[in-house]
Amino acid sequence: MTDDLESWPTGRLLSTAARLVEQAWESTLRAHGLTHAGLVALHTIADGPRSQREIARACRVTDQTMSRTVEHLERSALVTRTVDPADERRMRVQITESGNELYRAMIELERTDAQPTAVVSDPGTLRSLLIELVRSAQR
Amino acid sequence: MTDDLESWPTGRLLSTAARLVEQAWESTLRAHGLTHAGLVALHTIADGPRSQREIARACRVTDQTMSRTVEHLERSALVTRTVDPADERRMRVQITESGNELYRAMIELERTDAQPTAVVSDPGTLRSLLIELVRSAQR
DNA sequence: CCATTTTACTCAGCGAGCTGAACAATACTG
DNA sequence: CAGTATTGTTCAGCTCGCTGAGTAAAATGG
Repeated sequence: MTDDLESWPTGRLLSTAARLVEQAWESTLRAHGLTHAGLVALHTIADGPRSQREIARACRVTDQTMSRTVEHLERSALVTRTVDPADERRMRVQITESGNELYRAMIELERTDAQPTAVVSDPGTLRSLLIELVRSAQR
Repeated sequence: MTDDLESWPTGRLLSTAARLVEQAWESTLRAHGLTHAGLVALHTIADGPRSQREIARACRVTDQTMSRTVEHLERSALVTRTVDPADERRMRVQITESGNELYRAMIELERTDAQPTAVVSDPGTLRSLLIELVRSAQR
């Protein structure tokens, strides 16, 4: 049967699992006015401002995609963008007060709430296998 | 450091790994005029025609998304769509000759080529953990 | 049998990924 | 120092997810 997950290639299982898990978490995020992509970006500037390119690299995303994500964050006033005076090609992206608050709240939620990925029999092994995968597929 | 994958929540690792792996495989597919979404859909009708809703359910995707995917496949002549005479609400989606050929070739590629997910230390465990995840997150 | 509900699909619109191409600012180099 | 290359960002345009709303056909039920 083609419905049988056993017949699916591993890559397809990976994509589908990611989509289903992300959706569950995303519905919570949206209730707080944030998206998954936005949260990931906030994560990378929680400790201090960075250029868009740096954020993009850290998130494993193209510059173009990050450009738009940061634009959304700016419109929501979670982030400010200023031209870096030291290098006027660079945008200095800095988290705002309300951005930091929301970020901390979401991190707390992420930590406290039962993670959708925790339902699995061996979450630790899953984690380390995924880390292997991301490491091996560098951009 | 926020770049350190160890600090990422499992869900984020899952999404990122899926994206990176899918991209690697997708570049091969596109060279043959097919997308990942298209291939998954073809998989479900390789054994015989089905309605769009059935295909959508099998692929864990909404009807709307599948509607568009099938439209693309039809435009590429990999699939034909006809109104089901027994129930005129249903679209009977059938794989074409060239669709079948391309599908078989891609399956062969998928089987023969070193899968991007195979680089991991224990691909079998990864597979079974992913199957657990997809099963637990039903729509 | 007609009215209502359910089913199957489409349309519109959005976020998030991607590529390719353009642009301005900086850095290199002869 | 002028000319070229590199860097950082944006614009345009595509696919693929999603939701919400609309339509036509079929099923239900009073």
